[in-house]
Amino acid sequence: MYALADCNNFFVSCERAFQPQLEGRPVVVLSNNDGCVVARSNESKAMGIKMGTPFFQLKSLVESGKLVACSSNYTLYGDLSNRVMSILSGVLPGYQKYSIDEAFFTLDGIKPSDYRAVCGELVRRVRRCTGIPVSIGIAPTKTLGKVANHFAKKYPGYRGVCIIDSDEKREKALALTPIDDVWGIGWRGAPKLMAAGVQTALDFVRRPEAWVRGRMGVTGVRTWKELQGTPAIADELPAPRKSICTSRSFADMITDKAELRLRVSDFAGICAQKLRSEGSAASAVGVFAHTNPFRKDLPQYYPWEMVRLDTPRNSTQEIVKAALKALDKIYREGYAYKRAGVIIDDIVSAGEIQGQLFETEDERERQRRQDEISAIMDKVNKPGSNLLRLATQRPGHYADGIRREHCSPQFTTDWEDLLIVK
DNA sequence: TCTGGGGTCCTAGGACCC
DNA sequence: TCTGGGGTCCTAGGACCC
Repeated sequence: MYALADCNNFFVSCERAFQPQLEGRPVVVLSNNDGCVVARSNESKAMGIKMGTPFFQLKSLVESGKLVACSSNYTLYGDLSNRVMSILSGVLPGYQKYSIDEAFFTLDGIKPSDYRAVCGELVRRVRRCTGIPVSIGIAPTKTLGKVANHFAKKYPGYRGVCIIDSDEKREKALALTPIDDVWGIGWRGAPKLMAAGVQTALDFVRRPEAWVRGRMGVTGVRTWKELQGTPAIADELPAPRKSICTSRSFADMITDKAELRLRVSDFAGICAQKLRSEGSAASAVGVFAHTNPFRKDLPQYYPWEMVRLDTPRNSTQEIVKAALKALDKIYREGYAYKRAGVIIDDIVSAGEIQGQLFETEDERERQRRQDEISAIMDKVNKPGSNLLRLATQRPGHYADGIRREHCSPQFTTDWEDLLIVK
């Protein structure tokens, strides 16, 4: 059996954990630059506010006091996520992190008759120790775990834990689950299914396998099997990522090349840091830039360029240098850029790097020193800060240049920055 | 005026091989 | 009338997730 633990309205709950006056009020959390809604409390969902709503459409609600809006504070959310996951994985075996706010576990070694008591106690402990409400769904497959989790959240009577452990419960739950709520059925697939008479998850599992395969391919069949109770989604060991991307929209559009170089240097620096943190290196560094697609009155340009390195590298210097080279190739005067990003590809484990065939002694020495400098940067820099940086990067906090007019303090991590400054 | 960011997997089609 | 057959690898784009 699987257990899926999922934090309720996670970003909103993080804000509430340190601002209890927000409890019971309609709250939304906004994307970077206070652009659109990325998390909602139950109260704001009940008001009909949709995911992705542009913030400017909600400003009057905020000004009249009917809604509270928080800028996103990813440093805080990341830290609380670690605390929640550490409590859960201290008790449940088979931890598989799925996203910042959810994780799958297995229940190996726990007696089925104890599932409810063990998980119920965990829900209470996470709430007590972190302030974050969490729900746990228990079922024989991951997709059914998602279904069970929905019920655990929706009905207070479950007290945060819902178990699907018989065919009778499974069919009852599937009959109450609209097809567009099923994990793996997206916004494009659901309307097609509904047009074919499939309204609920139960309608879906009652269709023959060949019917599903013809319309939805192998991924559709996986979901179909999982809903029957047959596991079709493998347990994954945490594999090194295949690509790494750091990108942001800018608070204001950028036309100046020097300014764009600073931002791209920052993004490349963050990518290099992520690479090193998982012991990887990469030989392809890509850069993209976008104009603002909503400004139909301005000329549009969406260039993209990839630069290849002779050998996989992970030093900040090499990655930044490659990114700036790619930027040089795509930059054009006369456009107002709203967003840019750096994508790292062809990632390998740093231990497996083969030296270049005709590499000179000087070149090897230069690389060794760069790696040493990067290692020192990693020791000094805390997440979200770049106290030690290249001259091509900007000073200050990672969030500078991002509009955050409603941001909470770094309740749990500010002291680390203070220690560094001292 | 104002619209996020970071991933994975699958598939179709092209390039290339013999 | 009419244009091999079979295979691999790579890439771009679509779809999905949070």
